Amino acid sequence: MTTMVKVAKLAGVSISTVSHVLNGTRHVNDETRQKVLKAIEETSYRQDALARAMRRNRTDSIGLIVSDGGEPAFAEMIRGVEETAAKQGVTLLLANSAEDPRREARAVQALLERRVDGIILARAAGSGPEALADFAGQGTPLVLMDRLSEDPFDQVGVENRAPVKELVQHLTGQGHERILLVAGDTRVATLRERHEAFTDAMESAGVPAAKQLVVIAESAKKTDAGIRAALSRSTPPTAVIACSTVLAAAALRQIQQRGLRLPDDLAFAAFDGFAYADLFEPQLTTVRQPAFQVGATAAELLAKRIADKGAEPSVVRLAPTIEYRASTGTTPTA
Amino acid sequence: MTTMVKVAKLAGVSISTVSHVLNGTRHVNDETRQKVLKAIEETSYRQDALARAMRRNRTDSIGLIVSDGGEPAFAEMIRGVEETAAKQGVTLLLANSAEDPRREARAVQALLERRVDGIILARAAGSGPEALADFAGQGTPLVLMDRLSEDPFDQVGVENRAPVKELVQHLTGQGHERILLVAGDTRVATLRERHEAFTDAMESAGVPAAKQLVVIAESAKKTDAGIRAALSRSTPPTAVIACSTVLAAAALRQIQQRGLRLPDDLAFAAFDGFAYADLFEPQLTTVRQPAFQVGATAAELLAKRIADKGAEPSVVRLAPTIEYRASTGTTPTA
DNA sequence: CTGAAAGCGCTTACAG
DNA sequence: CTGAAAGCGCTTACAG
Repeated sequence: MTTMVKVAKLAGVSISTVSHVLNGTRHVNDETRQKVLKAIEETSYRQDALARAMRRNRTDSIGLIVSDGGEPAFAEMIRGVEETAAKQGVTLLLANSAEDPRREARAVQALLERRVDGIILARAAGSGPEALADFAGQGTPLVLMDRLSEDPFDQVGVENRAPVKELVQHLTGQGHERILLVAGDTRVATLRERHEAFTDAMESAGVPAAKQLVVIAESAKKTDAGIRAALSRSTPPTAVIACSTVLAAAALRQIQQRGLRLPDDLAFAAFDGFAYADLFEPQLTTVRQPAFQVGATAAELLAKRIADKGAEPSVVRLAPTIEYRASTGTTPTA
Repeated sequence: MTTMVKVAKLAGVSISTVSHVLNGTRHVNDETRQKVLKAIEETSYRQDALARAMRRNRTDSIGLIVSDGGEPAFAEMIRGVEETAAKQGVTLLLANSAEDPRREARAVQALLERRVDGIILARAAGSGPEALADFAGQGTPLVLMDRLSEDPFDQVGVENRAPVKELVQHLTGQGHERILLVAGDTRVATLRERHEAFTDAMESAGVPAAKQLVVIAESAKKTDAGIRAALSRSTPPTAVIACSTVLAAAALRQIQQRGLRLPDDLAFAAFDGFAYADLFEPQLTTVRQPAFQVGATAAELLAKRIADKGAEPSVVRLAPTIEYRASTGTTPTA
């Protein structure tokens, strides 16, 4: 490999000068600069980012840990982070915890060892407060993405309460009283928030908590069982709200198995939705997240934090849009 | 930050010994080791992967450049690479070229500067031979993923010719003669192979190249125009094969706009398909790629190559499976 | 305007 | 079984 020493020799200058030409860190005579650039060209020299990072105490790289790279919403967030990081000239190190707190912890350690300038974390479902311990005080900058918490870190996610409230009002406005919420694993902040908002909104609509229909479960199997039980009640739900793509898929499978039709037998709405869903039947009412934007914002917050570690943490909530389609009956005129 | 010097002082040993305890690179008295481990614990020492990489001339990291992180198939490949790399104790650096050769070239340089141990590359559509120049000879190991070439590198992708042949035979066997192939940008190796196989298979079925219906286009706009033109012929196609998810979506939109119904007005089959498509109508006949496995295999090939730079390059083709559904009429009994 | 030199935090022959 | 020291390829005060 060519190093700065070789370039310096060929150009007849010191390695200091080569370094300063490379980085533009101090003035260099135009003649000298040309010699250096020529030598760089001839030796096809490439800077060693490792050595540079070690001296500068900065790697120009960031880490991203997602909880479920298989979810389309997370795939979009990854794209948002990658694109923004690339624009910043920052390299992205990617890890997937697959909802396993132990894998998450290992990923954090690996990224910290690699001395990334900061980390963006979408926490795994069972991830406890100890996962954030390495970031408290003046440690490595951290941005929480999608799954937010009360901790004093920069955070970016979506508004979860407002869309649930709107959906509930829309459905109760159509006369639905028995609405099933498929909430899934409420250890996940997004799902917890949606569940809480549901409880409140139903209460406001005159359905006390004790009479509300909710499926909360930490595994796919238990979710399926819960949905099955709810659908086979003697007074079954007339509407379903599923709180994620995976939960919507689970609910739709059960609904199809029972031979129920949307929206005649059952109204249906889902968070996140399905890619290219506009091409297929049934057309589902969907709460669409600005997932790419969430990722992009996370990268921007992290860059700001890296530049100024003293600033107050900021929490950004982006607004999803509700796309009303045939699965909840007629489109509201509002 | 705690360094080895601090640990060594606290344990009353040399930094050599600390290093050897950490890496298990030579025998250390049990008593001495315990002292070192205790000091590591007390100082909450964390190894600096940068300094380590610089001395060892190895970063234990690999780079992955995908051409379109938005495609579900690539999202799956990313997961396959990530999971396999994590098992190997290797960190993944991710870049997305978004089908732009210039972004691809920049990503290659950035990864090389970071001295990754190897790179996995799914080339952008317009990426020329110069993109591979840095990897010829005994340069950084390279594995080509999904989009293969004739160059002497390790490669992993899917079998493209056999499924096209099978689909064509299936359709011609049902009496279809005017089959439209939506091939897209045939600068992309996978799409080129599918197109070539189509030409051959149709020829074998008695349709000479001059009479075959094919849409080849480098942009979404031209693709749309081509599909529209094909569907509005006086003798329109009776069947469509779309060579990717994006192309299938483009074709389906045109088909819906014209009010055509599957499979009565038109038989339809697509490569890659749509996530959760089993839940929706119409049910599409799909060539399903083992995308996760492609990614996992790429990471394995790269690890082998890093371990043995002298070995002959190997080319792996994984077999897709064709899932026949209602969009091509009755399921064949074969 | 430029150069000589210290030092980032490790690994690894070399020596005992 | 362990330590002293060189050196990986850079950046950056310091000096002139």
